[in-house]
Amino acid sequence: MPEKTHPAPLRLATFLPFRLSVLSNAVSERIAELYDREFGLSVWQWRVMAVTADTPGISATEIGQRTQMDKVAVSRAVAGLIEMGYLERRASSDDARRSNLVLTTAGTGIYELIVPLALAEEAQLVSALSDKEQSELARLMGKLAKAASPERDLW
Amino acid sequence: MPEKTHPAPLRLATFLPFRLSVLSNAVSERIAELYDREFGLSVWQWRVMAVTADTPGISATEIGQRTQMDKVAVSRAVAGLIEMGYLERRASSDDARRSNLVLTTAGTGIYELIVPLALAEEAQLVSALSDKEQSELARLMGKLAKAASPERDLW
DNA sequence: GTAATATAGTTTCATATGTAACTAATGTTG
DNA sequence: CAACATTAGTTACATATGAAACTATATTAC
Repeated sequence: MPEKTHPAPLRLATFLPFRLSVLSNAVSERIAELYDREFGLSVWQWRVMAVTADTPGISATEIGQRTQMDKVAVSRAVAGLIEMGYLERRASSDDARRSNLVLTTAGTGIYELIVPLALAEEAQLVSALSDKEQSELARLMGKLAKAASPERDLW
Repeated sequence: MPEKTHPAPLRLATFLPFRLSVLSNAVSERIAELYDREFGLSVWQWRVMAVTADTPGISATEIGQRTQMDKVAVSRAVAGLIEMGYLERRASSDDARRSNLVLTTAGTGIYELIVPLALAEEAQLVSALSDKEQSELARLMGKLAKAASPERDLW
């Protein structure tokens, strides 16, 4: 009588999608503390601020591409930031559908307050790894991202 | 006149929490195709099935610990799986609050159908990395997880 | 120039999710 | 064993999210 064949086992704890998800959440949680608890910003608002600070006059569509957010999420984050007085919508001269987004003075102010804190938090986190390990991790993540999503350019 | 000091710049594309989040989503999306589109399972239902298959008779609380889900999410996933006929609740002899959860025959059946597909998808993904790179990635993720969340043991 | 098509962004609606309150059972303290 | 505290799990409510429909403008085809 033949042995019963065993299906390949799957342990959640070693399953890459699970591990990535848990790690991502753990890391995000720590940083979110900063902008959420301290400044009342959601992850999406924070992302929108970051790319707008980097590229003043950016459009909502471009924000979506740069942050991997869909247009509804961008629209809502932008609306929230405007209501908070951190973001300003400027009419685009050449295309009336598009608006050019810029941080207000207040927005720039709190953004510049958050950035060093966020970077410090990140630095503290990755300080568990050597410099070589840090760049290796970044490299491997890049390779994996490309494999997971070859079509769109994630970073 | 002194130079204006520049705040440290923050590029979202190189900011670890962002990169992890995007990567995690891209990877999860591919695997979710399998259990969601093909079998109508949510990520949480899939996780619950995985640990229940691994540890028959597990309690909802234990499931939460092993999957990093909170008790409400577990409760809902379990309710859904029971309704679909994939999971069964058995009374615990020693503690009437607790229930012992097991996959039904149907549940085991579709679980065993999904596992090889999920593992194959994972294998294809990580095939972009050499064996050495794969274990290195796992190791670095482990270190980072510990740094991000020293209190609870993520894996 | 006008009809058809596409794009930028918003709104609506249905569903998912998190927090807090709740129920029921168990454990603890006196 | 009676009061109190804890634990397992569910329910209710308020908010977040995603998909599809919609508005307004711009582009293309004729």
